[in-house]
Amino acid sequence: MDKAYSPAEIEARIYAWWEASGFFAPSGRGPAFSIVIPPPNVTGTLHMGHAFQDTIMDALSRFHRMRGFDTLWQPGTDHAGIATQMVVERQLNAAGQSRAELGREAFVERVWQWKETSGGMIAKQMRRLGASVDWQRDVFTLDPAMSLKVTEVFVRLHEDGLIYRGKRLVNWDPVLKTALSDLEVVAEEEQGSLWHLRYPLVEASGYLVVATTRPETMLGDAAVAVHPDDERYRHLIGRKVRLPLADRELPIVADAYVDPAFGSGCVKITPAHDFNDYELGQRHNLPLISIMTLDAALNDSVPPAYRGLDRFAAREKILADLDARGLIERIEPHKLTVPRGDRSNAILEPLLTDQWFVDIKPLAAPAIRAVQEGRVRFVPETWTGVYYDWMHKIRDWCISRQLWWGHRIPAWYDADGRCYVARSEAEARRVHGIDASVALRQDEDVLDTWFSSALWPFSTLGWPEKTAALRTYYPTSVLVTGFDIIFFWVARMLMMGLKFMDDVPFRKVYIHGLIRDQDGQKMSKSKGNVIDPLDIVDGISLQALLEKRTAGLMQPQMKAGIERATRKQFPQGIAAYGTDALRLCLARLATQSRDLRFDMAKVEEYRNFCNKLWNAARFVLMNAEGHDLSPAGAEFSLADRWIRSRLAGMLSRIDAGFAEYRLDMVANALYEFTWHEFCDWYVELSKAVLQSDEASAQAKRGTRHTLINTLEILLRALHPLAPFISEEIWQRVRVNAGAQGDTIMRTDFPSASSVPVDAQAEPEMRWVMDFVLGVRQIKGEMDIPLNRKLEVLLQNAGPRDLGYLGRHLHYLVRLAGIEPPRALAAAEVAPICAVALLGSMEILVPMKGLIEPAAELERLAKRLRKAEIDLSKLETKLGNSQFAKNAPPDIVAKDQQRLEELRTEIGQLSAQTARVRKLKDS
RNA sequence: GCGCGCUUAGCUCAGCGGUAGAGCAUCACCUUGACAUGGUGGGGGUCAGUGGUUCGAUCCCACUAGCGCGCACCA
Repeated sequence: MDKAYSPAEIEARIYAWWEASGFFAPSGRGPAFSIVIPPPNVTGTLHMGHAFQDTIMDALSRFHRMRGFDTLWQPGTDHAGIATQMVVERQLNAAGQSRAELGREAFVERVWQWKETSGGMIAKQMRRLGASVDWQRDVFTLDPAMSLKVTEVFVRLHEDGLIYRGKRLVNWDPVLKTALSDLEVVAEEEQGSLWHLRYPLVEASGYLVVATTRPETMLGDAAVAVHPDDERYRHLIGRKVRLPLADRELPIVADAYVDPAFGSGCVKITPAHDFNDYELGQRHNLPLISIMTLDAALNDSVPPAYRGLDRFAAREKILADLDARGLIERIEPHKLTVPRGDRSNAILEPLLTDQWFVDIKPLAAPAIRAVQEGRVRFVPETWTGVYYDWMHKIRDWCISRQLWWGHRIPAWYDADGRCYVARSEAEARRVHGIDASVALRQDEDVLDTWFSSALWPFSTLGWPEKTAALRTYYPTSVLVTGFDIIFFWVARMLMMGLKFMDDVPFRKVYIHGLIRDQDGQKMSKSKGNVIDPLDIVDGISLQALLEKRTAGLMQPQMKAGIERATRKQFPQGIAAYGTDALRLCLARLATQSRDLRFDMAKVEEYRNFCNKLWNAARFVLMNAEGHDLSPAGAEFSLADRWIRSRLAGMLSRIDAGFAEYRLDMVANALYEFTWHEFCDWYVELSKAVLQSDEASAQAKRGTRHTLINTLEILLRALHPLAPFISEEIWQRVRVNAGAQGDTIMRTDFPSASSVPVDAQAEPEMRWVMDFVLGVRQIKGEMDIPLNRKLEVLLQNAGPRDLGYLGRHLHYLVRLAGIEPPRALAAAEVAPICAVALLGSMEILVPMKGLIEPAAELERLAKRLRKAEIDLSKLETKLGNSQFAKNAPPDIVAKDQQRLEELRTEIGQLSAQTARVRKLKDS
């Protein structure tokens, strides 16, 4: 084995072998465990958030596979309607072309080409990240087979009266020229104005003043509303005002919606351009006067002077004209929330258009119940409340999009505009008796991307066919996703799953946090702080990184700043850390926090960990190869028994971590055991046996066996998080360790119960460790090199101490770097010494000019101070009669014992202080 | 406006009703035959604030402050 772990060559080789060997396919044996991947969008490449999520899913999959589950991790990608269409359109624009020039068919063809590119990059990334998905089942949401399923769902929902078409007020994006669902609207608070406008009264003198933030919509006003109890306006209800600039009269209506305290207490009502006004209009039978075109210019319903004006130009002109007529009472600054499209960032316009909707309440009710009844559980549970809140006030879902990239809506129209929903044009003709002479035209619109996503857990498994996969893997075991798409996706999958499968789509929803950069900033192209996971795995030069981060910026003026920040953070580019280091780092981020800060320092930490493990394995193999390693007749030392016991502890922690989806705890348990127990202690302890001429062959065999056996189990426990290094080392140890199988992937995950805790070895080893630590501390604090052998005397050594000393002397000598200690007789006076305490025994290191008495006195004083503080706290606690009465007896006993120990310790430290002082002075 | 989350060492974060933890950073010592991507030791925290429950609160409850995030029709 090489001296340093170099992942690059190993990882590619191993993954290719796994895949070619079919190790990712479900075993077909055992209980089912299944996860469907949240399909990444084919808009580009995977980002750090994907790497994080994939690490979690892969770890869960590998863990369950090893635990004997029939494990399926279903892969796939999403066509991501708007997002992908925008990416390709931007590419076209950069090349001086436009979508309109190309036409629908050619454009869609172009997007398919892009899909191949993006999908290929994504697949490559996932392979490089070690994802054990069943590639045989790879699916794209817009595959023809998937379209059939989407159509099937649409038609069935329509048959059940749960999909309808109608002219409704929707969120309209005038830039993308499509309708959006409520979820795709981001409300941003902006500084605007509140204009107080005068609407002259009809058949009376004077004005009614209305307050509005959107004066340009006044040309679509259908009424003015006041509160029914508002004394100021009560007498005007039922009368009329004249709409300025347009020659129309508007009724004055009363509605409790109006807040008399806001503005003037009079509201202009524009039912075709405001959601509230729409509702109010319905109540009062007001006409819908739509005054805007699809690109948000004024249409022909307005007076000629304003026709064709863009909405913002129209605002200026209308305000100028009103002002000229003296109809602006006043203008006050006003904060308002402006709706913008989440993709385009364009200001949206409520617009009356023909759209398709899902009648959602009947679907929502069972989905709410499923969570209430615990058939689906959110982890962490706190997200349940967020889910309920949204589900209880859910509104009909606008599913039609005026885009080209997506699932065409399975509806056909005849020349008279009659609409036929069917699985195909042929079916429409057959069912409705329309012969070939009648022309039918399919609906131009496509479906919201999330419509097909909602079907993902069953569409990927073969629905509507009753496939074996569907039977076996539905409901899936757990959905792993971010909180940002609980509404978009989780809730909708629940509704559709219950509707079409009559069961929940997943039993658990594990909601993880979102990956941010080292400063807590969201990672985005425009901020220039994104890192391609593969650039951490394989490394990247500064130059290449700079180019990657600044190419194709939407805001080119950001370039200089991005370059500066990048040079500062990565002066040498990024080193190649390997997949396992990245995965371990990501696993450790999987705490319950919402914001997870990604930091290169943490990757480095786990790169070092991999190297540590690699070298520990080198040590083990170096000492195992060519030796008899069989446990039969071997002698197992304290250290051997201890490390196995600690291994059991680690395995318990790992089990608990997986059970709670706390991969950070899994990673920590592995890290701490591997580094701080196996390497720091056990490997060092083993040297005391293996490199000793006095140790018996049986003892050496016991140690060699334990080394290889512990390593082999550790590798299996590590495999879900660090698949590559564990496989690579395992291949080298498996023969020596007597392990079965070709790949670590298909071995059994070690269970905590198979490795017993050794209740005797642990405290005994504790004594050895405390002895070593005591001496090391003296050495450390006195700047004595560790390898400098010291003379050591023991005072007050009891029978237990002497017993341990005799048995474990070889450990102490080696790890503490001492000569064999000599126990002092009861009356024997020690020379001037530094002291470490171990129970009631004193470990004495003669100073002999090595140690300054003054330094030792300082050290003693420090210990004494700490012990005295602890003691006084404990005395207060135990002095409280209520404590003894109410606290559990074991706690009281423990504190009682600790009190005694502290008193002994203080006595010893005081006595030693006096001794050193006296000897120093003499 | 309603709701949720966070506040623990210089930094990033675990933790927990019963003596405060890790990694990084920092300081000192160490080229020891697995590893300098290393070893050993040290320093560093009134666990945001106030009040309550409790024998005992960093942990549970209430309130306050700061930060962050959802949801929301006030024109």
